[in-house]
Amino acid sequence: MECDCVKLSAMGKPVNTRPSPQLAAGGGPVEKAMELLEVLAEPGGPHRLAAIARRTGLAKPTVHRHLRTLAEFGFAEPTEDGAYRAGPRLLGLAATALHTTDAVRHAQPYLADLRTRTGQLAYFAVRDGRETVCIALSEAPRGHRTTLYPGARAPLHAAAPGLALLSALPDAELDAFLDSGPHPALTPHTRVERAALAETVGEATESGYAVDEEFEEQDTVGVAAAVHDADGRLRGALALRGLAFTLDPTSVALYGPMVRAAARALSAELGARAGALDLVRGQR
Amino acid sequence: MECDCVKLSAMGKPVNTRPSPQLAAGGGPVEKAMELLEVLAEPGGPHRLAAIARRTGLAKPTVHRHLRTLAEFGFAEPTEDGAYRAGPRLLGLAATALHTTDAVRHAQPYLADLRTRTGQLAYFAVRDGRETVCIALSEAPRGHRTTLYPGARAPLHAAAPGLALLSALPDAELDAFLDSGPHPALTPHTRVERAALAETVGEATESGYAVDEEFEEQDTVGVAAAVHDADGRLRGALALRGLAFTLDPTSVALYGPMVRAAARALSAELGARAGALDLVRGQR
DNA sequence: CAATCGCATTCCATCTTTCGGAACGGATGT
DNA sequence: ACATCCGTTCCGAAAGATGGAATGCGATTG
Repeated sequence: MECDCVKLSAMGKPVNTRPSPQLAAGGGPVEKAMELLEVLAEPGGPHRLAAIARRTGLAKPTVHRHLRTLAEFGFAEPTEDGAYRAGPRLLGLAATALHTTDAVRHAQPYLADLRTRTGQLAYFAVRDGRETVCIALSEAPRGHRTTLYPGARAPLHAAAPGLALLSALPDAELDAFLDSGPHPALTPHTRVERAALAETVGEATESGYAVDEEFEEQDTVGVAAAVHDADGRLRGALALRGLAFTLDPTSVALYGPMVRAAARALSAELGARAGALDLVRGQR
Repeated sequence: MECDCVKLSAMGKPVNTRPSPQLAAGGGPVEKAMELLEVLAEPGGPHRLAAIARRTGLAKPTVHRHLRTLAEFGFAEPTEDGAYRAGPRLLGLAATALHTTDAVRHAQPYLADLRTRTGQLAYFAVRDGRETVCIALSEAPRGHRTTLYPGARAPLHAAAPGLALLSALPDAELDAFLDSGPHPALTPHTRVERAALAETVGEATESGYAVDEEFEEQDTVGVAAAVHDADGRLRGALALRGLAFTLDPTSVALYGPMVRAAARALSAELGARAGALDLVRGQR
């Protein structure tokens, strides 16, 4: 979830004789359209216009106009009763994006491998601001019900992938993050204080993999390692997730290095991609 | 106050470039942003600004500004060398959209079932204008290499899912489509003439499933049936796809009814969902 | 080694588009 | 029948979008 505090409205407009002010509403139409898309993709079936208007803080006519535009292009699809759902164009775009993003494509085999070797749910997540988003996962065998689905988000500071990404950050950025705002506790185990968080991240840096000991959800443990490409740019994290009594400390100690190795191999592949491009270019 | 006398500064404004006729310009910024998103999702790794500008027919500064906005929101992600790829927010949105769209969710079990029972690749596609888009698929076993991936598109008139959707259309709409423009031939087998197409669709209407006999790709055969929800609204099509010598006429005759049955069951589920919604809403 | 090309980026004057409050009919539910 | 709530239309005012020209950078070329 995003809060509305993203406005920032760069250039400080001095005197703003604006008769209809307050609620931070808008920047450009593009930003609004993006918010709408995000709402459309959200769970909860088709959304009604008024509901969307409330959720986004936009005026009804504005939402209406944009939805019409989106619908016209197939990004939204109106239902019989005047609600809107994600349209075919958006779904197609979604499918294409997930399939063609190199990180996802290359991660897939590792996910499958990790899953079969550990029996746990394996997934790949990318960073989005102060959270991570799961964008690929390999279901654990036989209804190993964990509450994780594609698109699921978790705070950077309170789950394995986030911690792994933090541990791979330059010191300056890590400090900046640690200093930024309070880090809410999701469970009684969540590390919320700066020192504790820093220590947890530090351990991840040393071992090469991060461990989530019920930080995000009770009885749920995770292991993750960061993935980067040739430029050293962070691309995401490979992670395992399972119930605490299955992913006990012994298993974690066993699987951690496996996840780390997978992340390194994947990183190498992503680095190679640039080379592959050159190859293609040089080839017939 | 300055009189206009000293406006200086090359007043002349030689050619009052009023040309901007309307090449591929288009309309609002939202539409442009959508085009950009689509390009970002496309295969071929990160895209460079100039390339995008060319592909979309937009001016460089325009593309640049929009990409910056998209990047600011995490929908696009700039790479080191000034190119852009799909950003985390877009990927997250994509994952969420695909996972929460009821049609996709409910289709998944049927896809898995169809795949195991037929040994062919099973997929679900939705209509987008004059084409269909594959948005979910169940890989065929052992490297059954078929050229199909999530996001893949096919013309309505030349592939099983499209034909199935056409066969479920009201007569008026079907006629309108058949009359609209030439329907290009993708293989020597493609039905291109109105009469032939109408007949093919007619057969699908009667049997309840459509068959693609190498219309789209040589040596590739498909079987599909339309899926609709409680409102009678078309939601997509379940389909099988395989090599001609595997999906021979006998198999097609055998699998056709299976696909049809799956599509009906899925339709019933989607219908039920709407009913549940109405219940919740206390409607009607 | 210098000239050239292509790219990303910035600037700016013009004006097209957007924005949202208010008002309007049509549903729904009481 | 009344009170809401919703989707939709209208409109003036203002914000943002637009693309040509110009700049600086880097790689490719002669």
